[in-house]
Amino acid sequence: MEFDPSKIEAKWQQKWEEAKIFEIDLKKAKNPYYSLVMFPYPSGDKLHVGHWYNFAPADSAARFMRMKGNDVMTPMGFDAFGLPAENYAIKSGIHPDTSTRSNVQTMVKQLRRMGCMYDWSKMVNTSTPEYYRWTQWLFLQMYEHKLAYKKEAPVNFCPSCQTVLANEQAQDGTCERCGTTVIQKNLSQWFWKITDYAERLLQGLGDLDWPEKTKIMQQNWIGRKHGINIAYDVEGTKEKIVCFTTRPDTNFGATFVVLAPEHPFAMKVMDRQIVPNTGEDRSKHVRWYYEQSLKKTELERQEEGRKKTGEFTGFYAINQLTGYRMPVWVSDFVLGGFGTGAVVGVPGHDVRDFEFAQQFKIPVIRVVVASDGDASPIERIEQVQEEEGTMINSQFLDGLNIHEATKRIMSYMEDKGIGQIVTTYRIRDWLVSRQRYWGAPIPIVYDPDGKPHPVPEKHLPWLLPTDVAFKPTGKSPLTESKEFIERTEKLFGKGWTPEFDTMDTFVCSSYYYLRYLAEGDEKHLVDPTIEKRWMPVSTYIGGPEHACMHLIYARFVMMALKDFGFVSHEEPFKKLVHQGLITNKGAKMSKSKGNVVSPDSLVEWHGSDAFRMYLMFMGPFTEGGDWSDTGIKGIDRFVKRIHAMCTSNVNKKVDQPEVIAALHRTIKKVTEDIEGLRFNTAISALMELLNLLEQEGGVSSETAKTFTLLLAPLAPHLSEELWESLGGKDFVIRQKWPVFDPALIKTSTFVIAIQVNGKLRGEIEVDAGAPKEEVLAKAKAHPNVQKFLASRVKKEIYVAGKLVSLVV
RNA sequence: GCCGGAGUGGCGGAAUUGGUAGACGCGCACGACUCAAAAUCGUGUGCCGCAAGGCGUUGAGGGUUCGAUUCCCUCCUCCGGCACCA
Repeated sequence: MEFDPSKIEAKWQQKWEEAKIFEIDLKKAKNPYYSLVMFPYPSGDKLHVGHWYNFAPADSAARFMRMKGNDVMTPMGFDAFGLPAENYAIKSGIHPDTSTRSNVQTMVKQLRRMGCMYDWSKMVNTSTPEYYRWTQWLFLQMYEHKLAYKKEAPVNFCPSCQTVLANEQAQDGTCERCGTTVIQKNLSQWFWKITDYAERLLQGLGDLDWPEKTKIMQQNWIGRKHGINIAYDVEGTKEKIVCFTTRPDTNFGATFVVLAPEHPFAMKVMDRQIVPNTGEDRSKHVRWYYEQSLKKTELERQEEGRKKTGEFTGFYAINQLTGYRMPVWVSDFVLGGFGTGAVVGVPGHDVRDFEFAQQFKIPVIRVVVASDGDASPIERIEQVQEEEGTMINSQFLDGLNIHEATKRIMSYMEDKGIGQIVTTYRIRDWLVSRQRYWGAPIPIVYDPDGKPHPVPEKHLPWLLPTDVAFKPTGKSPLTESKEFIERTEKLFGKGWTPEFDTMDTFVCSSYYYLRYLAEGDEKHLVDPTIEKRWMPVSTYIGGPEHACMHLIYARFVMMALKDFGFVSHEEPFKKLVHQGLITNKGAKMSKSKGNVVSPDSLVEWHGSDAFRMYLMFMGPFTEGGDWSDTGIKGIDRFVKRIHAMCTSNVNKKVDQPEVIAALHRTIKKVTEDIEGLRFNTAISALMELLNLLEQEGGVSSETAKTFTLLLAPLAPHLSEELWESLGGKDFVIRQKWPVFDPALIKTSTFVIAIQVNGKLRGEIEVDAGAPKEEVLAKAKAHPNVQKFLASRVKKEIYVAGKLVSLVV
């Protein structure tokens, strides 16, 4: 019988659609299983093989879960706001909405050809008003619950393009498009208080079935640190400078204090609000340094490397422990946003502090002796002692190791009221403002005094205006819209203005998994009873590049929504899996590199089933690899051989016991492998079984049917076709997954390997129940083994059913 | 620099509560079919050997063990993430 995948695939895709077998009734489902893949960006490049590499195995796993008796929901949608569409609009003049909608259409068409179980009735597109009204609603909720606030923050700005750049567009400190050096500009922007959730985000990781690597990355991103804020008096003033440190044990060796250039104390100095009563007035120097640091580009910062710059403020802070007069400096190696923005310098025991001290000739004191006993003065950078050691020159801490000393000094400082034990986090609040057109408008308006007010919910969706050109002007594109301003004045009054910024696209993707469950509900974000049953997502599959952005934001939003009372779960994704990355000639596929491999012609040529299986057979799903189609022939042959076996070679009434045993071993192996997402070995197990059937010269209808069931998640179209031709009822995807019989797997004899001194010297076949003595005797009798048993056998080891090891 | 992960034939890869390394597939070689080629099928494919058999072997070196791809130590290379975070 002639085999034509493209005909078969079109036929079954149509049948599935007509029977609506992938549309899930969320309310009626008995065993909800929510299988989710990270939704794609509807790029003009269309789907590439990387998408298939991600989606096809995810679909196979979902089909498997369905056959195991679950009500599986696998939605698909589009993360449609974002820069590429806007940049394309700037170039072509085509409105992003137009290009996005057409890209979505193309991609849906491509996706349909894959033959996945997507429930298209639940599709979302984040750039449509029906969707982004909920993005805006989320903003209002955050605002209402005081988790949204506005403050000045620097953005990347390209002076030549007159535009704000995302961090990714300003890599290496130059503009992606024109190569101009990017500068920092302060703008007033909206933030969401993810820092309020830092501890919960950290604690929640414990119970998640996520890759360890990803959990560690989130842990580091959140970056919890226990330390102490020490308040130092500034000599001759009433001021105190508070420094955060995790190493108060070394404080007897503190010889200076450094402030971030924008630290409030530095501001007071440059504004001459405080002036040292002795010595030189340094306010001009401090101001100059502050201005320089603002102007400094990312590029200059990187070129500077670790070389330290700074200015002395003219003030001294007093180290209470030693009475040491610590000069107070400003330097941009101290970050304003971490800890207190002020650092106490202990040059003997911190490399950065040492570099600074050396640069500005500040004394170095050793207070920790290294474990090798080295107590010499610290003069070179290699001698800086950050590791384990014993305290010296530290009065009551002397002799203690650094950990005990840390505890002791912390409680000492707290008792004396000079320090406060604190926990800080490295994670920053989420900057959600974007000075961009193609995003959801922030639903805020300003009264004539510039005070922000939320746009009332009844006005959502707060529509993105369309009367905007896309030429960069240095301002948010929405400022050009007459309609936007008129709309605001009409609704709120004369002199009122809208917020012109749009929201980060990560906001759109922070809750889309809930919106799939809403089925277009215009009244609620999601029906609470459905949310309760379907969340959290059973398996979430997507790239590891989202470990610290999307996957933290989504967790934060879910937690916040729970606190607001809209959802019942704390965590959105119970199980997370990262697919590997498919590269081409070693590089990530991208249009700019010109190495994008399109799946279309491959599907045309080999069929979706073969192409999917090839991608899965390439290697472990989580590892990815470099693209090459050299091996796809093997899968083509496999597919044809399956078809031949299950159509023209169904010629046996019953199969031999060895065939039955092999079949049941294969059921076991394929079941376990698909459960563990090890598709490559599941396919090779089916290949082995097929090889055996071919050796037998044919197969019974019973076994052929079981084979078809095992194939169903991996090659959905072919298996439907074979199921039908074998006389199976209904769709194969609606059948029960086969169960193996352990009794049938057992064999009556074992092949035992014989090792002498660890080297393989022979093999014997023994009965399954043979006692140890009998096996050993038989092993020693093996002629080739005898040759090596010249001297006495010192030790005999028998691993039941596996091997005999003899030591002479 | 710090935190992860990986290194196995010509290639993709398989095997780890320590137990016959190289499953499965690609490629290659030879053979069958063919006027021929493609496709298909068969045989072989770490090295030596006609064979029996022997030897070698999982990035490098060392250790534990009857036995190590698997566990421990030192080092090298590649990939991913973070990076002046106090």
